[in-house]
Amino acid sequence: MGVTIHDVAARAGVSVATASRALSGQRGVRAENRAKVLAAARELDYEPNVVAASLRSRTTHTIGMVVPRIANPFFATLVESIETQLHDGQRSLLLATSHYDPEVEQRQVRALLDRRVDALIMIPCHRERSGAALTTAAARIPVLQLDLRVDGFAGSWVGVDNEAGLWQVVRHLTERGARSLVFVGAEPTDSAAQARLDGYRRAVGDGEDVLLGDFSKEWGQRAAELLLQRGALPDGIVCGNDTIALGVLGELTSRRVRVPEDVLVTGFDDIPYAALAQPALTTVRQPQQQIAAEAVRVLDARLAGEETALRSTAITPDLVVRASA
Amino acid sequence: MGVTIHDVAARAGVSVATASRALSGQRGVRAENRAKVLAAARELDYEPNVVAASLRSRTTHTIGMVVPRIANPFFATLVESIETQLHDGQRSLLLATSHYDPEVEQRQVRALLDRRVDALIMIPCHRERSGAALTTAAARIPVLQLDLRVDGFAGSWVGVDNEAGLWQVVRHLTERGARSLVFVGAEPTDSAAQARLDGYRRAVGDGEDVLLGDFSKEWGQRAAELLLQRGALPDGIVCGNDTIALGVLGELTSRRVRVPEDVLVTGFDDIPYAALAQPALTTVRQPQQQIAAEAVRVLDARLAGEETALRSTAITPDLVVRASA
DNA sequence: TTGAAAGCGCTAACAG
DNA sequence: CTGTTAGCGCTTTCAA
Repeated sequence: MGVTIHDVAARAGVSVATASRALSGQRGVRAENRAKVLAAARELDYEPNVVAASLRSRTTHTIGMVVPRIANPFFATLVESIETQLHDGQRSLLLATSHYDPEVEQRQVRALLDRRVDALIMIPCHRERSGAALTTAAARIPVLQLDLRVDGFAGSWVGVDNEAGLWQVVRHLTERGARSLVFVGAEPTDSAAQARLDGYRRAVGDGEDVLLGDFSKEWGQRAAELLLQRGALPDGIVCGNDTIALGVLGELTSRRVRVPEDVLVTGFDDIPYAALAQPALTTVRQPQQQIAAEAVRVLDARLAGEETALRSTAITPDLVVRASA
Repeated sequence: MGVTIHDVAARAGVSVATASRALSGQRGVRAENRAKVLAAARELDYEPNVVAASLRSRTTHTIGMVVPRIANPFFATLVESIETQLHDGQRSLLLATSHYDPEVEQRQVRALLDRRVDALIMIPCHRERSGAALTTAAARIPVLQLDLRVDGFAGSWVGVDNEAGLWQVVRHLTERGARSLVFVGAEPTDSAAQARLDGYRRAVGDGEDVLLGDFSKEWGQRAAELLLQRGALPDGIVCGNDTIALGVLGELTSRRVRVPEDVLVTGFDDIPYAALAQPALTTVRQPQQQIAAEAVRVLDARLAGEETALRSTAITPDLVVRASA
């Protein structure tokens, strides 16, 4: 049914080999023939069959990506940035979700490998149990961890410099005169939670005050309650992410505690709602575009055969100062 | 390098045809042979080359999807739901972004067609100019419009029943005693804005009060300002989506207008932040799971050859009553 | 610079 | 129920 490269070659009066070379932009084709082939392709409305090309050339120009959830706005932005980067390079994105289930994640990785993706980008869903899937994939194709990393997996990683982010937060609060701080974070069940906790501890030094739950609004609310029960509030509440901070903010507001007058509050991530909150949230912006750009760059280096490119990159984020601190 | 179906067949002592049939689960293979083939495949750690299978069978078990943005939480949820549906059926999702540019959208569609996706799901980015891309695609594979629809394109569509949603909002506000209402919506540059406006107009009847801008928080803020300048506020402000509603809410709060005591405010979509707002937003929940399920069902019917399946479905949403109204 | 020919790994006719 | 065989449409040697 469809027009094949044979039709194009016939119309241009050359062999399929020449047509193939002309169409794929290889050098070593006389300019005149190249023009003839391209003209023939246009006239016939030729649509190359990339499946056939993939079978023969063993490259699909497709990148696989596995994320825990797409609906998480932070991951969504990362996916979008990666897709945009890839599209500029004429590549496509096969997207899969793990739903935070390592078993599902493993199946998804296998499915992507079966589909012969050229490389894999993964936001691992589990700090330990995602290792197997990564190792399987890494044995065949370049693999990159994004945002989160798996303990003991010696592969590339690109993400934000969580520690640097917390340093900035702490410095900012200190400059605004805050003497006593509390960190409301998440149990270190993933590498980001760990790094943020570590960063906070290093930034404030000894005697730090830490409350750990999970990355949810509900935990933020409960943590705020706990702090209120203590009696005197600290000068600043450093939250492990924006969702927690929004919970804290909500609870404080409903208890008539004024932010930033009575207490300063900060978040981390700069999710879209951070700017909409009342008061608008001071937070650390994840440089997603940069993370995506760096991720694709690292992968390209690997695909180009640079074995030395098995490098990890932590991108320094910016502090976004708004009303809450 | 890799293990092929020939290796599996040889090890199982059957022909490649039998091996292929056994592996793809076709009937018409003696149980004993089937077991032998599956055992051989497992022993050899056989990984089928789906690229080769696609080339031969002319089906890739891949669905293409083009959305204006992934970072929009509403679209992200839709993408996630679709991916989950597809994964249950062993299919994969090739995801592309149009960035609201019809030219980009057209290129993305062509790229997906080149990759021989079995079907296309698209949230069109432009009410008119997305038509060309859809028509091109529809000439080759089943195509489905999601959420938004293109004027004059006679293809399937699945989305929410916007009019029904607005009826529910208006009825709820009326039951809460609101007599005077204002609709703060978006200029009908897309089909959803149009349908919501139409729905509102039909629900309130003549003499309706309508302010049109775009689906942004900024427009919500400005609209609230305009309403405040008028003097007396209406009893209820019906917003065209949650983002507008959040803008309205923010502006009212900062002007010391109390919601819901002084005025009722509603949204549409139930984006994640709707529940986090102060006060939490009463809104219409988009039934994204159902939309995704129906979308995949319609596509499957088309892929199964049911020509009658060129149907559109509007799914009735639910009202989520929270604090704001 | 070009062309002929050999597959990539698989599925689908077709014949048994 | 099984095997033989012929491609799917393309890229890539290899030789000219």
